[in-house]
Amino acid sequence: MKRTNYAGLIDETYLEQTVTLTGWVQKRRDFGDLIFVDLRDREGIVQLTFNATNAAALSVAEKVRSEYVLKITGQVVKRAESQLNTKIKSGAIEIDVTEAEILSTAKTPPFYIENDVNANEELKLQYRYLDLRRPEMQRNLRIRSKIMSSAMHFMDTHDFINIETPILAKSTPEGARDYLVPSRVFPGSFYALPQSPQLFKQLLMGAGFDRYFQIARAFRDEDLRGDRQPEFTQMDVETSFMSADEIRELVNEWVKAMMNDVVGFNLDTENIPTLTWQESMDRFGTDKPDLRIPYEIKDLSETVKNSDFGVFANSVKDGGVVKVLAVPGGANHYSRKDIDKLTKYIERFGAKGLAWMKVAEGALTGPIAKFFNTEMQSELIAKSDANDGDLLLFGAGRMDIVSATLDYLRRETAKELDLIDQTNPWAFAWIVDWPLFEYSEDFDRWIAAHHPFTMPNEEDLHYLNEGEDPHKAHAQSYDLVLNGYELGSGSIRIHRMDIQEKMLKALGFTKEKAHEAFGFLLEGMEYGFPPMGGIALGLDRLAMLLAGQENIREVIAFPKNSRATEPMTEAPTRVESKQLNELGLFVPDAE
RNA sequence: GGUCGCAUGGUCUAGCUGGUUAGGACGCCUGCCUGUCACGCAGGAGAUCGCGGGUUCGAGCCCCGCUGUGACCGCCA
Repeated sequence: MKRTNYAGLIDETYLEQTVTLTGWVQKRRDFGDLIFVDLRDREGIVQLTFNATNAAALSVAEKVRSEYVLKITGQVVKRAESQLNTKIKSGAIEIDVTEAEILSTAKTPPFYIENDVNANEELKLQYRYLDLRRPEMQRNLRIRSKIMSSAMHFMDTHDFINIETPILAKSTPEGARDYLVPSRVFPGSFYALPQSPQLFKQLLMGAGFDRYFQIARAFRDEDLRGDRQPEFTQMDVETSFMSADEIRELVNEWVKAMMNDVVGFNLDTENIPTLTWQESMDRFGTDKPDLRIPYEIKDLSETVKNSDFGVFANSVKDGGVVKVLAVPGGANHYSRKDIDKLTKYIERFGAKGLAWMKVAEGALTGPIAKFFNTEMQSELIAKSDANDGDLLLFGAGRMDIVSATLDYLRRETAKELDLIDQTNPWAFAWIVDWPLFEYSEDFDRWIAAHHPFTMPNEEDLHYLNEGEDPHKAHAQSYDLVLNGYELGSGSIRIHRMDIQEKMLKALGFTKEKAHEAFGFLLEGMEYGFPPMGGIALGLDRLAMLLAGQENIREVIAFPKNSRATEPMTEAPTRVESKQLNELGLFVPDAE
């Protein structure tokens, strides 16, 4: 039964050998008494030839159709000079088949198994097992596998201990919406699937394991995006007795090893930039900047606050900002109509409009240029870091809207004008010194920007006191960003009870509420917790980027669609009322 | 929760300003073919135009609702 080789790996080194191969029929080309079959397995494709010399095999080949599973035995023979196929690894040889057996027949697949398949996403997900036959998907999942084994190896050789944490866990306030699992034993009570192993890994530090690692599944019941699935995988790390700098240094080494193992890239960790959160927001309008894009946002509030252009002057007067993005060479590329399109798009961020000007011969042109005198134009061009031929795109008004708008425009124009710096394919960055709190309009109170166990900067501790402005507190937290994607997020944790209590108080927890929610952690903290910190890197996103994909679905074997359902199994489904009854659940319109 | 887009043989799609025998490509089936690899040639089958309602003499096309789906905003400590 056994095959002797992978079909896709056969090449000239196997000449004259007799091999037995198994695989799927990619394509049959029938010439009557000569039939070619392309046989595909996970390693690639090899061409089989059947002819009248082996009549039995030929008659098998006549019956063969796409996606049939075959087992063949034959001899590896050299192709004639005129018959070489340079497109496949095995193109210099072919297999002269002497024996053939159909192991499995197949219905005609709903879409063609090839890389540039353009069937719609729903169909591909419904027949995921066929979609996964595509070489590209095989490659994607193997890249993912390599990332995991590289991480495991690195952590193992750096004395990390791999520890699993519960999937059936406790619902905790703050953060994303939980996926809940009803308890049969305690009707009306629920487990929650973990949004991350955060609390468990801190307890493991409390237990003295010192270095913890886990490739952990995490669950968040929020709406999906191209880079977000309801269940995703974190490469989760926690350490004791290490500073934020030391942890970042460790992660640098880890990522360097991973880039080398997976894509053979030698990452220069010395030159990974570290930006404060504030700096990143100022220069790029986002906390996850794509540093491959060689132009930045500039603040012009001071320059234009006394200009005759009311929109700008009033924005500054009303406490907002005026910022600009000088798009290199954008003047000729963007027509009035193109800019209208951008304007329409940015309305979703809350932008009221998009002011623009073009730079020509050291001066500004465009409908609003007349509002700025010669002197102001020169200052404006200089401060924008603009050159002749650039397109200036302005954001004016509320800081957050301006940031979101110009961040989008920076990424969009760079893509459109092909201005992404290809000489720096893997632009990592550390974003540090995050705000400790952010204001939630939803809850009408301050919430933890990272999570409630994040250690504030020592000098900011007093902001937690009553009567002070918590907005001013910054945290010992750090995000790792790659090419504009948040790869991972971590922090030094609070290990002292007094600070933790202050923190929870600042978040509006009463003592009772805090103990109800995190009592196990708070109590643990009273038994001698070490200083600790860690990080979690998103495996799915990293795999997506290293595989050159634009959607996280491409690196997950069985992903959910954008409505969090799975077209193949049709999960989630209704369940029988017997099951509901056992759980003490009542669903109004259950069958 | 919201905004925008999409839905036509198995697949991808064309279908203008409402009147078409709903067109094409790939795939599929039958036959022929010994050097193809996007094989070729000849023939053939295959569509309640997502669902429901409306306007109209007449709807794939216009209107309303629904469903499915994609992207984005909100959301994602």
